[in-house]
Amino acid sequence: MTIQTASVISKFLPSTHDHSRCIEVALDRATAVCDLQGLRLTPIRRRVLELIWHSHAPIGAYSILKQLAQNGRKTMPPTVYRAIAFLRSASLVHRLDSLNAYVGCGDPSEAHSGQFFICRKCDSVAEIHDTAMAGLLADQAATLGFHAENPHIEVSGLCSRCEKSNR
Amino acid sequence: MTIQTASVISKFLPSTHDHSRCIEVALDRATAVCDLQGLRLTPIRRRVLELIWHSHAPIGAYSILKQLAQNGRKTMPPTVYRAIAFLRSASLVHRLDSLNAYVGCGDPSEAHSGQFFICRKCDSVAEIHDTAMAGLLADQAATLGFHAENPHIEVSGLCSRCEKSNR
DNA sequence: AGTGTTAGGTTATAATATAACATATTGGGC
DNA sequence: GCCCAATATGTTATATTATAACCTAACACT
Repeated sequence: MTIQTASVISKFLPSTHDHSRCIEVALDRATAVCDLQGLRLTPIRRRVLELIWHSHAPIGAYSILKQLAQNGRKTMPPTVYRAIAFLRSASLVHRLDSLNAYVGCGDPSEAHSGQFFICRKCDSVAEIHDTAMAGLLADQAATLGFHAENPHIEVSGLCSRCEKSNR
Repeated sequence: MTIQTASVISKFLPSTHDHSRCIEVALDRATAVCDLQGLRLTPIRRRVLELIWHSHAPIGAYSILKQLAQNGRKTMPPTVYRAIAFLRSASLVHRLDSLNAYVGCGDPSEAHSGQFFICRKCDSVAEIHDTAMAGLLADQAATLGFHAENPHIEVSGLCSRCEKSNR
């Protein structure tokens, strides 16, 4: 038996789920969060967030860029990176260092660093937040005389669907 | 009281420590490991490992490249990246994704993914290996139906020396 | 309306990493 | 010793990711 210390922020969803609903919810939450904190979710930022939420797989900055550019007006890297920086600062988006890519956060209610499970086959990502883990890390940091600020965990592997599908 | 489940692979050392000894030990271990596993620690690979061990702070590939190039013969990126790839595959070196940089591993005896504490001020890195953490991660993965393969943890913060020094 | 602040446009370039193909070196069987 | 296959390195070119620096536009507030 394991004590439940983890809150699941986003899980692996069946391919059949209504993803338009995910996007909708994410954008609504983003609006609410920004409203509450006096942040400006401008059209560009909103659009970038929407593109990041296009799926539960992380997306690269230049992929976002390409899609932005399709809508007529030419767009340059700084535009995308600025939008990403804003979204990250609002915890609406996380960066996955192992992939140089960005993924939407299902719980932007407060600043947090993430624990991510990344399927190496379909690229889907699940995010959790575990206090026990944070505690362990803090303990270990303490034994090293280290003041931990920003624990970031990325675990690659296979989601159940991909593991079943063939290997 | 906390049960000790973590083995410390490398800790934060005082600036006064004899680092030439660290390098020496690392190279000796590397030689032994490669010997044992029938891997070829060629001059280039050995030199790259030595440069990575130049300090306990991670080093970027292009920084390695510059230093290699100083020794007369011109060197190109693939040379460095290949050496790094080899050293990583032998667990002699780890990549820190949050920094795009590489650090020597104090315990290359077997393949492992790492848990790293990175001082954001002096860049020093400590590495540990914690079975409890691995267990927690595995539990969480299980609840998500995820088959975890390669957990990687990077924690930024301040080492005790830097925290004392001014902030 | 005026002004200071924040967001976005634009140009250029930095930093990191790999593809693709050629050559050289090595280790092992004969 | 010689040849072969495998492994390592050289070389050229380019892909990918990210930021610097400076300018203009939009906004929020008085």
